[in-house]
Amino acid sequence: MSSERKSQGRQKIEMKKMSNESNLQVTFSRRRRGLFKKASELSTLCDAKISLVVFSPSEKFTKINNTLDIKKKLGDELSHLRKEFEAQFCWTCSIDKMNWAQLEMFKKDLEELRNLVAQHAINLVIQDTHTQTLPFCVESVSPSNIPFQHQLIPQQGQMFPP
Amino acid sequence: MSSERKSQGRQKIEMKKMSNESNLQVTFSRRRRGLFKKASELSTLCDAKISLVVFSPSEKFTKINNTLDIKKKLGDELSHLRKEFEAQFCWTCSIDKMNWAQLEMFKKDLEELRNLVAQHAINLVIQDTHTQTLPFCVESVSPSNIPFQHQLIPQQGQMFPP
DNA sequence: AACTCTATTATTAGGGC
DNA sequence: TGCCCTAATAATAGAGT
Repeated sequence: MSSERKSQGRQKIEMKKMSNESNLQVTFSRRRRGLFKKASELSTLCDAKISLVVFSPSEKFTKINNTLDIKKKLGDELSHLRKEFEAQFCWTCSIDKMNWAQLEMFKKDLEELRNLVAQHAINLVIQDTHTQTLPFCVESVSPSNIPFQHQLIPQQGQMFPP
Repeated sequence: MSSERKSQGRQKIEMKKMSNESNLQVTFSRRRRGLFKKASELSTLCDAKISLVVFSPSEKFTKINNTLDIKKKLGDELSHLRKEFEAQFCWTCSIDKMNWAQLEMFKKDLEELRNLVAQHAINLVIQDTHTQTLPFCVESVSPSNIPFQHQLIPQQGQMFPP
């Protein structure tokens, strides 16, 4: 029957980068899990499509040691997303339902979008995959003709949807 | 001095798609905002890089009427991300610091990754941009040679980081 | 690191405007 | 949609194991 509190319970914390590294790691795992739970709930309650990728602070320079890991995870995630979309949308329709003008427009749109991505995205991917090991000036590396992908690099199954 | 409660307060809800459409909309905005706040906090507290995109249920078929909107938003977002990465990392190093073997490896990695993305991502982008207007069989449209980008399609500034 | 426990803070359902 | 209010549920900081 002690009058002492066993725990002070949750304390308010300041909204800035945590200085204590081990506290930071604990908070990171807790809040990351919370974030994915929230995302999952929003998705189920409201039938929303959500994409969520979290890179841990340490992971930016240490854990991603080569592009193979990334490629593997990227491939898995893309396969998953594709299945999900296939399940959700109609995939039985045939391309011959489009007339010639539609096809042309469609092709043009795709090409334009690809070019746009190409111009902007190249540097991002290079950063993700190589910053931690190779120093270089990205601007000099085939700057405008590699259409690319960014953001789809999950880690430890932390991309949502799962 | 009424003994009646003014409000029952928060009620527990079942984890399934909400049936009442207007409740769903309200919950969607509230929880979406909450989700972005949580993401923001995790990012600040733990110095984590987070990518979060939320598509509202209705938006999947109605608001995205053409690829131009998407391209605009995609471009804006990519510019923003690029700036952020440029600010965070060292961009002064030069490619001539890489030796020939490194450059070769680097080039090969990029090409492999591009091909991987190409194989998987094509259908996803097509879905995002065209499902709501055009019926077609994506599998038939240049299935394997359009390297592409998926997930980077924000809407209404809901991509994080802001 | 992952799990407990606890007390506290944070979020939010339901209502009104 | 957005904001307010209230009372409830949910998340989590700090500590121990």
